[in-house]
Amino acid sequence: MSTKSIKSKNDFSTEEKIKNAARIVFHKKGFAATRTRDISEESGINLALLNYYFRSKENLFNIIMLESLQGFFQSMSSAFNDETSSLENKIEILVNNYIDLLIENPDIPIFILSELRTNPKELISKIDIKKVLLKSYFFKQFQSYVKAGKITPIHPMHIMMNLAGMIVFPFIMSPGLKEIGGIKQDEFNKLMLQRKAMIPKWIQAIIKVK
Amino acid sequence: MSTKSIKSKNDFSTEEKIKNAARIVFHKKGFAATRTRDISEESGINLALLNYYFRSKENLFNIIMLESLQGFFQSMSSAFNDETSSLENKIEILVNNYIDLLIENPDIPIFILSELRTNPKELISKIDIKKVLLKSYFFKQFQSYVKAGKITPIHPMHIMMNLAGMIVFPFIMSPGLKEIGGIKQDEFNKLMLQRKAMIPKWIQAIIKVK
DNA sequence: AAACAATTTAATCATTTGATTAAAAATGAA
DNA sequence: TTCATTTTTAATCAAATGATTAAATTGTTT
Repeated sequence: MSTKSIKSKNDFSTEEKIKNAARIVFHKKGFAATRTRDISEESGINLALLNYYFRSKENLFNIIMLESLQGFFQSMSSAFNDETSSLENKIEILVNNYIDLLIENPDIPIFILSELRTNPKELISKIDIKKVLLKSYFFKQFQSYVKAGKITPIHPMHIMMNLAGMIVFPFIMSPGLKEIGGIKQDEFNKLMLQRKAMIPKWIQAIIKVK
Repeated sequence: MSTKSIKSKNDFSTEEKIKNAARIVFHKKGFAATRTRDISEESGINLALLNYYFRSKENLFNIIMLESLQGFFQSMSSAFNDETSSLENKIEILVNNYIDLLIENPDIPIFILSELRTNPKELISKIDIKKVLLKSYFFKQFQSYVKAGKITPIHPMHIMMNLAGMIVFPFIMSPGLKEIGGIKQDEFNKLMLQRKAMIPKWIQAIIKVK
């Protein structure tokens, strides 16, 4: 009891230092390519401390991954499950939230997706994505718009893919864009800010295509 | 001289076996997560043969990566640099080619993109992407369409991102879709075939948005 | 068949890497 | 201060992994 409280006084600093370093390195290189020594160097702490605080590389990774998943999907969940907003409004909010999030954390998508390829089951089990996506109010609303003849009847997954593709994909290909097109970071961000306004309009145009 | 010809008689089979196995494993797990032993098991050959034929894991990886890059970008290059086709036509051809390619090789995008994040410079230098993309006839044609007032004046990179996002991103998130939505492989492919027809229309709608 | 070259195998190395341990240092309580 | 607990360090371990070597096998040429 007193152990815990005493521990946390100074632990917090070191534990957080390790986690922050782990987040940076894992996000940049993925699980397999990061060595525990990379994390210890990045954080400036002794290698043994990593195991002292987190027991194992894998355990530390799982913590970082869980936080990353939550951070990434909570925006989606809140935007998709708001029952007071229109479909158009949900999309605007989603696009806005995500582009802001991704400008701050551009490495999250490729991090999640490349780990997803290795162990999809374990990753998916960490978060209740069905609730976020398939059972979301967004999906129900989409179906009712279709029935009302407001939008073209297609599988709502197409819209999800288009939204995700238009929002997320640029960040995934950005290392390439910078290298190829000589696009600088601020130039890239400027394009992304343009997209905040444009993607909702594009989606509106798409769902009216016959 | 005779060495070479004699060698290649039986080498071909083994060398190809190793390369094919390497392609499968590298595409699935990436460079850092694949062990040379994985490749030897996948191919059924002795571990030492990998080094006998390819000198090192890294060298073998570079060969696979180069072929993957070429396979991936040659479709784009040929579609984009055809001076006889209209912009609309180029997009149709591109979408068709790529969705077919990706249904056959769904792991290529995440493979390329996740390696791209680690060493963008080395990867980009392997292929002259500027010629394929920025200096392509597609880009010039796009600009002339803008000048003629046929389409809304935006940075052509937005169209590139939308195209890439709508075509490629679904394949990157497909492990997740299958796990979450219970979408089976053939169901997924069916959706992708639908997209072959729809993406060109969607892009047309997008470039007319004001 | 004999000789030579190419291919394959089994055993082993050397390095990397995740993890542990024992001791030292720092911190807080009495 | 003194003692106990927590935190940190340096050294080391054990397993994994990329690579090599020497010997065995197979195939080709004469």
